[in-house]
Amino acid sequence: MEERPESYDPTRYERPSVTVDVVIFTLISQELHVLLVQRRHWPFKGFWAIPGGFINMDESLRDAARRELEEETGVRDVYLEQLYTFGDVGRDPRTRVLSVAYIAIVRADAQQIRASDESTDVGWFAVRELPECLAFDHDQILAYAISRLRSKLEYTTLAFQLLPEVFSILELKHIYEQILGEKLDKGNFYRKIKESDLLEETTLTREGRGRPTRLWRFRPERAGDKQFVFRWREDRK
Amino acid sequence: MEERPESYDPTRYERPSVTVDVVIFTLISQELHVLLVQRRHWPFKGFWAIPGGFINMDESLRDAARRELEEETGVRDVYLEQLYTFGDVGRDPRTRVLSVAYIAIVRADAQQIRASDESTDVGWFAVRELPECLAFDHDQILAYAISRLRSKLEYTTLAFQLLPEVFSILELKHIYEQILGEKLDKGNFYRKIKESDLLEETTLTREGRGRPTRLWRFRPERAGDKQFVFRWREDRK
DNA sequence: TATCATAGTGTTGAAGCTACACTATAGACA
DNA sequence: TGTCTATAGTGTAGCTTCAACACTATGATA
Repeated sequence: MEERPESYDPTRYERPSVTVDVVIFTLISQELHVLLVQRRHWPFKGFWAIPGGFINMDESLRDAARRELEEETGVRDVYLEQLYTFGDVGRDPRTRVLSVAYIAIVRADAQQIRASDESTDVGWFAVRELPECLAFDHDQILAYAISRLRSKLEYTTLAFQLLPEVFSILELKHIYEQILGEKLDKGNFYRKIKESDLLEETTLTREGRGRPTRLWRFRPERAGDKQFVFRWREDRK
Repeated sequence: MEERPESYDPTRYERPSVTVDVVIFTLISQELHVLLVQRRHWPFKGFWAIPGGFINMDESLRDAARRELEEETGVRDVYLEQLYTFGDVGRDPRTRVLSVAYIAIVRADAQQIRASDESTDVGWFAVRELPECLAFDHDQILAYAISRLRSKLEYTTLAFQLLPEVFSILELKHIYEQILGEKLDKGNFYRKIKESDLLEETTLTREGRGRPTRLWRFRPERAGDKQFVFRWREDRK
């Protein structure tokens, strides 16, 4: 803390406004999607934006993020992580606004609760087909969120958060393929995921055209405190 | 953004104060140190704290961090990275204060500029011998900064930022040993660092008791945009 | 009972890593 | 001037891991 007079009082200083914006991801038909809302008022009226809002003085940042998430999706208790705080000077034309951005991941089987509701200005967008231009610096926030998600999925067990409660190993492999942008070997994937001991076999199967699929459940308790256990590739040259 | 009236004006909302706090690391006699300042006024008068201060309305967060860093150390153009934003409700008794924390790494040969100056209330502390209790929630911030630094050092080239301009391979190995907390094989370390092609040989040597050491320089341009190139261990089970 | 489709397993050669023995080069000192 | 010591730096055998791909398993359908 630099030198201040004895009577220094931070309440007298000029203060920025602070919003919490939550980038909400989910998987819809095997594709990564993100939730955006369309703005109804100036500034950036009509533009798509990351859902968010100003913080209340009596709630923590995380609580604010949780509140926003629940307001938008009706979902609680999902993966939620602080991403970054954006604080350039001219990012909001109204006044100085800092944005504390969060990432949330909503399970594939839960996101229908308030999914793409035609009657409102809310929608899920595939990350491969995002709107051209977003409100404020939200392009930048979203790009950073996607890149962070990608890299975390590569060396953590976050991918499991995208899947429903119960899933097949090949569905999991498919997510990794999407994220890494390359085909993976079936046999090697099987061996690796089995060795990791992160999955619990269920009695369920799913029948289709060929041999029925055995279904599995993720055992987060086997991943330790952190999610840093299953990384598909050891080498990242 | 949730629904707001047409006339919604963020400037009318109650706003938090925002500080930028910079955890400044350096290496002193082969040990990781951090810079702390002693508070002169209420609250937490006499307690050690992470250097920081309130942001100005006309500077970005990063600029504020750079300004704090330069005020404390006189150093510019060093590694600087946003760590996390701390925003719990009661963390400052004066008013609601958010703290955007940054990490800075100052080269071992530069930090003397305004190092442990006896006449002021500023000091370098070895991370193994920190003060018992810091001001505000700075214990928490510092603990998080150290853990982030540790893990980034393991899989990035950040360790080079701690070393002076020119160094020997065994000095580099020593840093990795400190960070990882285990002995590394000399031969394997040599081979790996050579293969990475991150070092440029200099004509300098340093003479001592045995065979003189060849000195090397880090080539950041060979590490690509990101620092994510040299990771000592591929496996992190 | 053959065939198709998808699920899941085994195996081999190559690459990478670990551990450790080896060589190199300077100063000190008889 | 040779040899001893201390630290710098290299070579390599054997073990482990991994990528690629051939193989087997099981249910539906006709």
